[in-house]
Amino acid sequence: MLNMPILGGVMGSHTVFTIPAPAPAFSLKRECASCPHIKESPWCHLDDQEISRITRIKKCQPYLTGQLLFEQGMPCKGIFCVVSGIVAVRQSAADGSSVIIRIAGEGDLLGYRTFFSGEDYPDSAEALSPSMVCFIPCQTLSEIIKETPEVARHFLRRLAADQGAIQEKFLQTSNCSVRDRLLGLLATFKNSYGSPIAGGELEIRLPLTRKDLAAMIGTCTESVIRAMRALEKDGVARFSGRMVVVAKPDLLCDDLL
Amino acid sequence: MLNMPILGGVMGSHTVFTIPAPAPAFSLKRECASCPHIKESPWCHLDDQEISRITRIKKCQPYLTGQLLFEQGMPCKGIFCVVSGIVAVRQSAADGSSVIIRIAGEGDLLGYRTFFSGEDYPDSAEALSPSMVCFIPCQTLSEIIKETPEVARHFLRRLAADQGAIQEKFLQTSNCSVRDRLLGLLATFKNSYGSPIAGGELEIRLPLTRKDLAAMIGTCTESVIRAMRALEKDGVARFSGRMVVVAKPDLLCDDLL
DNA sequence: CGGGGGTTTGAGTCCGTTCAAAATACGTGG
DNA sequence: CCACGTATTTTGAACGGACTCAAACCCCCG
Repeated sequence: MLNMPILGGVMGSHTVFTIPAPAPAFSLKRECASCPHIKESPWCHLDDQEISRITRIKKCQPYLTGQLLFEQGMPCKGIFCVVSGIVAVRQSAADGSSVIIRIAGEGDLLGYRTFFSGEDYPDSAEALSPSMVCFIPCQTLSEIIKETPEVARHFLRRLAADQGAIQEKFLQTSNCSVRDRLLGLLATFKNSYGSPIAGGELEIRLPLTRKDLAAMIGTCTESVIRAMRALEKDGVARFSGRMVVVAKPDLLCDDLL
Repeated sequence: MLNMPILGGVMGSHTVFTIPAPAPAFSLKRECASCPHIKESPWCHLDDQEISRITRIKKCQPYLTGQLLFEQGMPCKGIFCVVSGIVAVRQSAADGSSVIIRIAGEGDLLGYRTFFSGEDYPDSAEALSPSMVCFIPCQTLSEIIKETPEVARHFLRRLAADQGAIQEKFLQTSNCSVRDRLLGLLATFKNSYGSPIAGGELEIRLPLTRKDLAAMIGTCTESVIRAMRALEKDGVARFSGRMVVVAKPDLLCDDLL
């Protein structure tokens, strides 16, 4: 009964966890000041004292694959920061279908949109791999924002940029075939999950299952797989499990929109 | 040559205007302080002096149907406030297809997302009817935000809420038929453009052409019209030109998502 | 070795798009 | 006020992409 924050019954096609998360007897807190992502974070303009305050107050917690950081319909209690692992933000409809809004990796923040809107979460955040995640409660965040206007400005910029990204995704979904949307998705993976290999080719390790790739581009699993076959037939890329070799990485640059 | 700000070559299927806009010899400035929407605006916590400063600096301008307030690809020079009329925010793809992100009516703000992201406009704003629109330049807005943190907090809330709305639209487009998306769109029109009539029915005056309705729900004109016929066959609504009579207004509440 | 996801393929169907053409509404100038 | 040109709306027919359903396969894990 005491495991409420991380568990939660799950909608859609996911397993319900009944095992309590491994109790973090010793808290594995990384100092925020030594985080490699601090410079692009909202805290980049805070002084040492304020940063150590965040380190002191935040809670860090490990999540197993499939566990939820927060769940659709719950009130927002704070924001999350991914220390390691991969987390997906998924919005589910009443009929069980779902869409993945975005995926967050090391150094990414989660849940701030809902913090600012003041509504309940319209989506869930789900660990796609074993992950370590920090949590900063609402009150602390509110105080920091009141005391340091730079932080508010950072979030304004970030929210505005996020919205632009979603708009583009929306446009792409409306106007492109599944094949082109998959290509666009690979393009977004290029930086975080890709690495150049011999022959000018690009290798990408997909962070998602076929089903979740489908959820990211608004289609079904089978259509994703058929789009993969189509790209192979055209000599654009080769797929094998989670590995993708893109023969023409140039296509990933301009092809989106 | 001096009409650059309001003209602009137009992408897609729109007419290019060569007639200069009617010169506003006398500026028709409404006092912001007496605006009926001031209470829900970002300026709701400003004192009289600051509000009159906005009134003094802002520019008001009439736009004819089809004219652009700003155009995709241009840098942001400030934000807009619709005094009267209706304005659509449209994002166009290279192939000529376009999507309408949102429509703004009396009292609505435009362009603030791009102001905060600092990028060029990813979309255009187009008057759908003869409109009067105010313009507040970037610098003034920056100064106000620096001086009054409340304003920044207002925009944070607003951007967060906007993004939630787009997410929902995205989910709806991915998972619903054209018929249901049209129903969802009618639901969003209910408050601004609807009025109850006899028999518990609801009358809506559509602010858009069929083509633009299609652009709002990510489909083509013909599909919108066929969805209308389907709704008529089911006895849900009757369509005649721009007028819609919804026989079962209850459906417009929960049916979305 | 069995079970359960995840992946893959095939077949059939349906929804939505595209293209073409007719009908209607609208605004402008005579 | 009417005639005309243009944009919008409407309908039909045909095509195609994507979804659904079903079944087989694969791989990891217990």
